[in-house]
Amino acid sequence: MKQPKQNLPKDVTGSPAAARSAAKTASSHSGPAAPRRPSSRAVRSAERREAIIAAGLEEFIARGFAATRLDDVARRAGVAKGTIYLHFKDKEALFEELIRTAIVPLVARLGAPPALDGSVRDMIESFARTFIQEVATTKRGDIVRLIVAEGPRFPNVADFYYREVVSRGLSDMRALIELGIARGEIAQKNLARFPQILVAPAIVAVIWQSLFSKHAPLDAIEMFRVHLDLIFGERRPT
Amino acid sequence: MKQPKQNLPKDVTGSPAAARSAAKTASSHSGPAAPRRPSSRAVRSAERREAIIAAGLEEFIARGFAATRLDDVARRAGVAKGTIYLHFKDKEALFEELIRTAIVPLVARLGAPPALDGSVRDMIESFARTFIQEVATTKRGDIVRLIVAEGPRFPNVADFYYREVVSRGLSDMRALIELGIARGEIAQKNLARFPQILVAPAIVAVIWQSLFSKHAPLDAIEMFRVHLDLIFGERRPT
Amino acid sequence: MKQPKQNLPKDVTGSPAAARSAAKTASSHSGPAAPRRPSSRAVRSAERREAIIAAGLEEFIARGFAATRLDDVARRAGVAKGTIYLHFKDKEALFEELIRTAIVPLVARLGAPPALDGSVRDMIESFARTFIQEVATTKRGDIVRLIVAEGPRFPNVADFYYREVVSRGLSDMRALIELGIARGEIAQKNLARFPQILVAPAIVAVIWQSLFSKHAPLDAIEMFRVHLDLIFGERRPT
Amino acid sequence: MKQPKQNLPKDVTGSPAAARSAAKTASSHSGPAAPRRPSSRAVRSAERREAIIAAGLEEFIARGFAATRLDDVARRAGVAKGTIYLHFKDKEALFEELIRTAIVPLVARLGAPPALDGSVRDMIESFARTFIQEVATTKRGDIVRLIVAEGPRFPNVADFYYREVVSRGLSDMRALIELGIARGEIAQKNLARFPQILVAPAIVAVIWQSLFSKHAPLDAIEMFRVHLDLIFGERRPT
DNA sequence: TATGAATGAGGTTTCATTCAT
DNA sequence: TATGAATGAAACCTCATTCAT
Repeated sequence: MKQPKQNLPKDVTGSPAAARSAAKTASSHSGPAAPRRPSSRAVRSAERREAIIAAGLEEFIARGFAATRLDDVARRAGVAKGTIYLHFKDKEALFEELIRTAIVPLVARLGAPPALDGSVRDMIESFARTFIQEVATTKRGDIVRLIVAEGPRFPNVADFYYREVVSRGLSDMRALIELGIARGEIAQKNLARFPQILVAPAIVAVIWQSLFSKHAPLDAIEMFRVHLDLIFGERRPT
Repeated sequence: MKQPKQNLPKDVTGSPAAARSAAKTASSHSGPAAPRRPSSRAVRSAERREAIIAAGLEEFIARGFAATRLDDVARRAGVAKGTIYLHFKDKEALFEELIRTAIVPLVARLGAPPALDGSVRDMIESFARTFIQEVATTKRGDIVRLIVAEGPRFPNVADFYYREVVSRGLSDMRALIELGIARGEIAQKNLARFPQILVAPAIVAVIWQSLFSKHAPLDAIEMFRVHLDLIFGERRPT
Repeated sequence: MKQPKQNLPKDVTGSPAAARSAAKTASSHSGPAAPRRPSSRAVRSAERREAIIAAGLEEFIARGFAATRLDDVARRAGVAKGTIYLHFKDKEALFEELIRTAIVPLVARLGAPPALDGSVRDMIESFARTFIQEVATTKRGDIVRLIVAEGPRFPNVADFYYREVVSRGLSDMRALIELGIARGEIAQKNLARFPQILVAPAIVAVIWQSLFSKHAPLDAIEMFRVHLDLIFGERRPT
Repeated sequence: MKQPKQNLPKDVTGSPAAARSAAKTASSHSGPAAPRRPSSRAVRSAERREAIIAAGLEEFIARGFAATRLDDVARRAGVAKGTIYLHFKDKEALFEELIRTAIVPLVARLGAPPALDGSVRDMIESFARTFIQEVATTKRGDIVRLIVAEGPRFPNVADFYYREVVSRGLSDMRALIELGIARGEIAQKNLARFPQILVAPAIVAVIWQSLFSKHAPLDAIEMFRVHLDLIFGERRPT
């Protein structure tokens, strides 16, 4: 008993995913009207799994894959080291599943189709504001950096990220751009060929926050607004 | 001589050191009357240092800081493990000096002021073409990814990169943008506040090549041209 | 050129032995009336050898055999590392020769037969005073500690020390004791069987200075005088 | 072949740990129905710790701090290398704790107040006999030599030894001497100022056994008796 | 299922020794 | 003879993984 335990898995995703997941697992065998009981084994197990994932995410973000010690992950998750191996084959499997789990909220944000009643610019701007506030500014942006950092060593991760986030996000962006073109909001027709241009400042903002915010703070939202001015034309003050 | 040497230092830095080193190794068994190496000890030592840097860069790019084994660096450089410690205090010092050395060519590109006789767009486009061809497409782009990946763990590296590359590059970009505004080429005055927007697609291109080019190739130069169309207005076919 | 050299071999023995030795070597081939000339090779070589021995003694005393780095010895001696191997087969040979050389002054002190005109007590007291002042209080006492420390690992050293110092010294002591008994100064006839008793406080003083003088200073000479009072009877104030 | 290995774990601490440990190892392949070790994990862990301490003591005594390999300690203790680090932060911590542990029996001897019914001389002689038999003659005496050897490099060790053994022991000696003076057994009043004189022959005996017993055996007990004759006056044959 | 002590392969670093200059 | 860069064996220490409890 040399090391006091830390039970502060500081939820990274901020989403209620963990809670939901645990609840789901629990309800899967307890019946619809199960009264609240001292959490069953399955519930406890799922909770631990979530705690390990949350702790692992923190550690992997802070140190990268190779430099992260499962010892630290276990301590942060409040479980024994061996317990990790009950849930994940090895460190690599933990890492890959981690990323998958962490990406879910990102996808959720991207996946939610914006209200179609406003202008395309409004839609994109609202989307971007959400993204920047929830990702670029948050620690969650570090997940992106983590993927950039470890992607080449974990093809699975890069593939998954491309499939679930990048290609989807770009499709959505392309659709929005084409809508903007069709509506006459966007003049540059070629933009639809490179939706990356649309999101590039958001990516740059994420990286900037991780590396350079202490050298020079960056108002990501304002930057993005200027970027949109380039695409949609300057906003006229209402 | 237990370990067969690998002489594939796939030159990253662009310096002729690796080439010389390789030549040396080659000549040592090429002819019956192999002339005694005339190079002085100091020269040999400097060559070794260069070889270690080149080898280290390869390995760090391929595996990241923590997962790189100095054993591999030594083998790739064709030196004994202990030799690394004659030139660098420890793994960390090697890494940091490595980055510094590797950044020099990048700085050289940025530092060369473009000819001022053409249009601002031409200047930027020529600059971007050079950058993309020399960085984004090359393995040198991986240096950028390496910095993104390890920066948070190596404040020195991030600081150095910010000082030598980022802040400089942004200043130059800002100056060009202001020139463009003054000449009436650029309409969006706010762009000068966020030169990051100008380079964002180039950054994205670098990352894309590292992670997703196998999923979907990206014509970075064409993308950048479209981006410039947003800023300068669409090119009129001549 | 990372490490500036230190040319401060801080003579440990304090004796002019080194100088004498060098001079001897020089004179051995230069003739009786040789005019002062830029020191010959042989002289320079002998000087270096002495410098290595002096530096080695310092380092071995400070760190013990295993923890001493020849690099440090070379630096302190102001020679290159390889030079050590021109004079000594290896680290072990350096150590053993070192001890031999360092013991010479000790032997010299012991060997000088005291004037036989005073009382035995006076002879011993004068001898002890010299020993304590020159050895116990000086850094030279650490040589004794060094031998105690490394002796079991270096039988040669222990043997040599026993032969040259211990057995000789004890013989001399025994002779003095027997003289004291014969003259009626010493009552305890059995003391001649254990001359170690006579020197024991001096040994303890040496060790005390090395280990505990900072905790509690010890007046070794006064202690020895009290010890002699036990053997010779209390001194009558003249 | 520089370092001959010793496979003779001659128990130094006197604790039964080593014995048990050996028994365990033996039983693990001795019979077909080897009974499952009932000892709890905590017990097993403590046993291992003891085994490491015992093994470390042997090795440190035999080779000194710097030359001792933890690999050998582990092998001698019958544990894996990593196990050492579960119990001790590093080699230095092992060494320091080792000494502390090893000193306990010494302190125990010193701490036991002698029966006050006999003469002071009897008390001291009985004490010295115990000390010499249990320490000087035993390998435990090497602990003293180890402390003398490494003390200057391990101030903690020297401090601890001074505090727990030396200053205590000297106080006790001084008290006994003063008692002897009060009772008229000891004539030399100044002896109380230097209790070191009383124990000096015992110290010398310890060192002698380590270094020179093979050159000339020393009857430490008889020597001490002669020493006491000096202090208390010659014994009258009963 | 959960634990955490134990393992040992593998990594970083040191340093005695060599040898081309 | 002197040098000091280079070597590589060997030491310390870490940590992913296992397994008895």
